[in-house]
Amino acid sequence: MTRDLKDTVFLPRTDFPMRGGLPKKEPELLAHWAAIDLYGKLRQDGAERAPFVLHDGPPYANGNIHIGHAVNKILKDVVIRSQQMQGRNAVYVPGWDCHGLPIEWKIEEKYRKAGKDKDEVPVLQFRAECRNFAAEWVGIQATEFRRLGVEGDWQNPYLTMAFDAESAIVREIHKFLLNGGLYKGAKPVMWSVVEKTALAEAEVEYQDVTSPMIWVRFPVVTAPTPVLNGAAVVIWTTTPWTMPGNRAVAYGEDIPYAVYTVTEAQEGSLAKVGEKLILAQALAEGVATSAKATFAKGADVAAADLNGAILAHPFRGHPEANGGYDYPVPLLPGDHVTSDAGTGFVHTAPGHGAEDFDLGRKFGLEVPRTVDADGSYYAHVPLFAGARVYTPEGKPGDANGKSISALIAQGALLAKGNLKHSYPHSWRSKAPLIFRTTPQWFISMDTNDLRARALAAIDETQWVPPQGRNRIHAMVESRPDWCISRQRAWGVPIALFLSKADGQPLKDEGVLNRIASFFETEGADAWYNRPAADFLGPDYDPADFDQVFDIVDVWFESGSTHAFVLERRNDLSSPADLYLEGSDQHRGWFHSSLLESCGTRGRAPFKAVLTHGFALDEQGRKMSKSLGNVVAPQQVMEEYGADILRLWVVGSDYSEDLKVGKEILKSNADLYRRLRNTLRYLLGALADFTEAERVEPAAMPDLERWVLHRLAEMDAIVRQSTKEYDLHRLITELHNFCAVDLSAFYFDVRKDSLYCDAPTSARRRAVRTVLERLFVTLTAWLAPILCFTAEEAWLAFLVEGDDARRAAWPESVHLRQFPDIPADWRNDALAARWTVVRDVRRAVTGALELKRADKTIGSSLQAHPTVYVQEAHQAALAGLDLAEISITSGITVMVGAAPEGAFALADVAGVGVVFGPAEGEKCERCWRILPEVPAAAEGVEQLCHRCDDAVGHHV
RNA sequence: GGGCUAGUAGCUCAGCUGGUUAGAGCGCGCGCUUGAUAAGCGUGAGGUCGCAAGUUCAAAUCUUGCCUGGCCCA
Repeated sequence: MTRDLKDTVFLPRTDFPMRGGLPKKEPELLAHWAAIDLYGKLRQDGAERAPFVLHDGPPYANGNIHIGHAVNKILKDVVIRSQQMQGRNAVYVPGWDCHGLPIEWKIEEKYRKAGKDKDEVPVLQFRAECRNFAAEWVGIQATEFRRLGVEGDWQNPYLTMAFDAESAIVREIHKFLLNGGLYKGAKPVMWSVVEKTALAEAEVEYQDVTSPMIWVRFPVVTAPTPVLNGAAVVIWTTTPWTMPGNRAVAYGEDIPYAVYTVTEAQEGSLAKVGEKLILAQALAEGVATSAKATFAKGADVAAADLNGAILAHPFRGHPEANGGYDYPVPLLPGDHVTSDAGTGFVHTAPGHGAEDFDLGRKFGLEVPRTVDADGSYYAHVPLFAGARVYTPEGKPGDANGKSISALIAQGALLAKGNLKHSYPHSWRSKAPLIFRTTPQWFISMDTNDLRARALAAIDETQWVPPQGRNRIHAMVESRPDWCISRQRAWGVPIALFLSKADGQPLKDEGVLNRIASFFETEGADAWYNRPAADFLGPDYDPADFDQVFDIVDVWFESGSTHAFVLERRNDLSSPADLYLEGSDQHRGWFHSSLLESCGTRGRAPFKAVLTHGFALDEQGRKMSKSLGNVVAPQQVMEEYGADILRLWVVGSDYSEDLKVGKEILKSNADLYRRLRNTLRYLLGALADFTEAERVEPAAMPDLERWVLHRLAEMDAIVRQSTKEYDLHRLITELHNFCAVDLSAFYFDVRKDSLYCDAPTSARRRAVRTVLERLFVTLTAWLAPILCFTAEEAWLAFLVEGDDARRAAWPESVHLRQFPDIPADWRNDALAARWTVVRDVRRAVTGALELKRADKTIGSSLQAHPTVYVQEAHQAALAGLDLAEISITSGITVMVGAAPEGAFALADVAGVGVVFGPAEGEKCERCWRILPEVPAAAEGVEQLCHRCDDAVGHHV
């Protein structure tokens, strides 16, 4: 051969590498976007378009991001980008939750390590350190989020600790004060006697301790049914000291009870022979054992028989109590009562337990204040004044003993013993805790019909998936009033003044405005920094008021973001189109935002809420350090890159929990390769493509028009799934399209034309026209998901194109829109024909596979099969070259029954294939075996007619 | 214990209001190609549809219970 024919073949040519090298490439793209101010250009681009507002739920600024953050931010980013590319101006303002307990802890820890106590530190200094701590993590997390490819207004995020935010938050609190929703109440909280402070659930740890346990008689005073006459209800408790706080006894509505008579009492028993006790049937025997007695079961007592009964407090009539315990003790139904342990009756002290408190609220019981901050009884408590629950060192005090001896004196004690059980302790001092009543601020669920409004707003919101509606509806329906006060330092104070005269909060708008104004310019520190007179102004005397220093629940703060972010920023508006968070936020941010907004604006701050599940390991278990199954996003970045992580998120069914681990990441990397190589192949095939080469669809072969039809179908799917936030469907369809329709079929078939046809050939021009459309369309569709790879491919497209291309297209794929697909590309009749054609093709490739297996052929170009088809098939094949489509050198199509032994596929009826070898010589250029190719001879180029012609063009 | 929710091939997922041999992609095995080559093509093997009852002529699909997970509460 005189020249190398390979040089005349138009092989794919591109610098877009097969391997992404994402861990290295992605940071380069981030730098590039920063350099061209992509965010600014996006805003400029979308300025005239309809806004799309996705309001960011603020993560907590106190540590590196974990996989859950990554899931959330990636989903948001994909939604934002796809909305932007579908005609909206999708502004994304990231935010952070900056106040709160976990940050306080970190700062306290620092002090403790330095041997200092938190209380020695001036509050303003403490708050300043918290602020610095939060600011530092905001910076770190922002970097980590951006590394995921999340685009947004990172220069101007929102922070709950920003002065304007603190001011807006206090204004929201004031709104509740003015509309009557805010009230001061009392609530039992976990309290450390040692530290003299309330503790949050997260600060509590459980340790085993041995406590006294007692069984106590509550004599029936008023019996709704005669069976109860003369009997006593028995309760069991491990906190005898709470008896002074008793205001009720709870029973279970589904628990069978009975009257028992004591028939026998052993030595030392406190039971009295002949006395009648009411107990749960399932527990009576155990009580008898504990009481060292024998019981005889009497009449059954149903829950209905207990309803309305009134009991006597065991201390009733105590000679030294001055009648302090002579109040009625009602029997009340409680859902929390079980027959697992105890007696089936629960001693209820509303000031000493959460369930007791809730039951008390439900039935209007008094919440007595019995114990002071140091663990001693207030002077007003009969019999117990000055007694200690725990000493200041955290050791048991004398209150339990006093209670037990009073019970014995009253003849109320039925039995006693000791129990080793799990009991709450302070995380720091390790001292045991108590439940203690403290004054707190609440937002009423009933004032201004808040509950009803919130429920109505839930129904006006679109929940994705729809089950979310039920979840939050059930919570709002049954939740108690919202306790918004915390006895803490790092947060926004509930900035109010209480009148010393009547304890009522001052509702003077002038004062409230002054407070908010100072906060606006100086931050909430002003509350600690300035004298009260500055806020009260000339009309009030500071001596007449107490200043409230409780801070507000951080959920109230984040629940107010709609007020200081959506409403205040010019680039956003309220209500938001979408809130998008993990499903735990039904209890959290969705919930607090809903209540806050319904309480102040009467409606939800969102039109739609999308929730996603949690990241679990490959076995579907929660990630934990101890299980060693934690997947860190930073690690995935290093090993695979952000696009793999993004692909994983979008490829999972995120309406449920998402599983992740080594194998799953690996398979996502495989999926990614296919998408990347599709783009790479397109780029290679489009080398030197210019506008002059383009042809109209009408002039294209059927196969090209079929591809355009598929693009039209895909376009409908892409738009629909974007609209429904069904990103999972989107990526699945895109991947299948790339793998099945393009790579395995269209690209494979068209390689011959692309590589070997003359550049001027109508067929090749049509192919390249379609490939260009495919590239342009696929990069747009993939851009929201594979934001780095789509950009990398797009930049290659611009660099490898001509000046006209660079002038015609935006400099970034993210500044594009999803391409408009002409409606007439859709051709269902054509598609139906191609379904038949591909069935016949499958029969052919199936037949060839057998010959390949027995080594008759290697390449399919060595074959020239005969295909027997029905008339319907023939009609579908009309005008098509089945050899070209099947990638054989020739093919013979016969209408009629296939001979005996012909190859057939079970699911392709009426098609039979008989193998035949391709006859002739192999074209040295296109490798087809055709009779027209001249025989090998010295000085002869073995070329088919087409290649001979094409080589002529190739100078 | 309560509310919400899930359990389909090794993996990610389809399977609508019950109806022929349960599908797809990936992975895996085998083969081909060596002009997408750390790529591409073909083909094959993989499923007690979590378990058990029940309703029905018929259930992955409906009902109940149980098991194993998840989130939020208690």
